[in-house]
Amino acid sequence: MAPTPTAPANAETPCRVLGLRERKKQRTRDALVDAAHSLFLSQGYARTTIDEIAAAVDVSQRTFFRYFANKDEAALAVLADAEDYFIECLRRRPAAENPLQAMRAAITESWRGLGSEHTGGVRAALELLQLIESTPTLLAAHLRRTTEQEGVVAQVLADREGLDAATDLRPRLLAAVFGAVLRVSHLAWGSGPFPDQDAGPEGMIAIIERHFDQLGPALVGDWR
Amino acid sequence: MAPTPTAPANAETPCRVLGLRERKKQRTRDALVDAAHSLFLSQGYARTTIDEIAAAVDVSQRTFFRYFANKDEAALAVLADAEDYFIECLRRRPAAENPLQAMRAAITESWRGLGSEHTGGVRAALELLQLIESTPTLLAAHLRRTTEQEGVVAQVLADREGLDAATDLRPRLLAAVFGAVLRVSHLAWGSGPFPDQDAGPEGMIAIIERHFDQLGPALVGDWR
DNA sequence: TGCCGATTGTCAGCTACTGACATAATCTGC
DNA sequence: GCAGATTATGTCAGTAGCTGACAATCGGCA
Repeated sequence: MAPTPTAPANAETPCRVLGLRERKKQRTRDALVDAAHSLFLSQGYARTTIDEIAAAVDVSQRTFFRYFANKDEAALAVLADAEDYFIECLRRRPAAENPLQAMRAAITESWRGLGSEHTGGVRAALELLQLIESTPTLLAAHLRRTTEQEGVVAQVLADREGLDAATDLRPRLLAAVFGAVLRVSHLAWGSGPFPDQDAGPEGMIAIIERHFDQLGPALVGDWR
Repeated sequence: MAPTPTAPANAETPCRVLGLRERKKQRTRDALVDAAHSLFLSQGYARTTIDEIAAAVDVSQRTFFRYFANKDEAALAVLADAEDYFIECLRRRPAAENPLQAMRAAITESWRGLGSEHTGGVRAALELLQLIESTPTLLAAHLRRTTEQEGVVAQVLADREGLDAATDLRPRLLAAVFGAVLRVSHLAWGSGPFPDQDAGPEGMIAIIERHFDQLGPALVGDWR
């Protein structure tokens, strides 16, 4: 949902004040995400059991699985929010920008927006990215999620340009290339840290920009 | 290893005739891959248990896990061979081609070579691709494998061009973009079948070519 | 207050996967 | 051919992820 502080009213929230039941549910969910996140980070993903996470929040294992379909989903929940926020940023980009420009601007914007006051902040997202790179199971799940998101991105691009995503190959293709650039950037960031690397979002943004700048050169010519 | 019929002698095979033990191992492995493949295809991935596969080959479940680290690995074994073959094709491409040309040529070449007399043939690979697209777990595992292979591809490209893969971003970037084009192509192929679609490798090759041709247009300009 | 629906806990069970140990098959040097 | 070292395999027991079914409990609402 990517709640922005400037837009409290949402079409899907008829009542401003949610019932006690809803609030409680939200709280347990957040607690589960937090517990999972810190446990995974401190002892590793594989060495952390669902029972541990559930015990930390004082709920049963069964309840955990009512909130998350599986262990992966709990781990990647933080990034899921960030991705939704990116989609929203992309939707809001001015129509004057061409697709590639819009995506570059949206990814920068979303990292910065995440940094200021979003859920958990950039901190959690960056920690998670590093955990993902070093955990094969998580990496697989993350890549699948990412790939699914590319479909959404392609649809947004097609809408922006007034094209039919079913027949025109370009939206899906560009979304996939964009995803590839991001993945390589994340990898490069994870294999750092570089001496001049910013701990906040700016470090990641710089690396992503550098990769985008190399995209053209990588595709054309002889590299020499 | 991608055994080609014209090159029986291999540097890693000191003796022409492998021992009985080795041959037996190879036979059970092949049998397991075949059994897994046909069971997954006929009843679906999730509804097939390891016990079933092991029973079909008349070995214990424990033996299955001595050949494959997990269920995914057995399912994707067919594609693993194909990927190794692609890498080999890429290595053999003439140095005159630039990186993108070499990869386009290598992927076409490997699909055709797979078609003529390779293990299992194109048939199995194409069936598997469709199963993958409709099985979330398998898709995740496949994407992870694919991503890992991109590292190998990047290294091959760097070697070809005499670059250092650790510092130059282009090899990894191009490998990732190439992977993205392939993934979208596979997806498009799976969401077919189109009326004019060839059942053999040529149908897939045509789709991949079409996507490559759209890569430039997708990246530049305003799409209108 | 009292009813209704939603959330949760408990329990039983399945399946993927692993370590430990015993058995049986192959290979090696004689 | 034959002992003895290797190595593949089977059996067994156990852990962890995940699910369905049912009962208890809690929040919403008249």
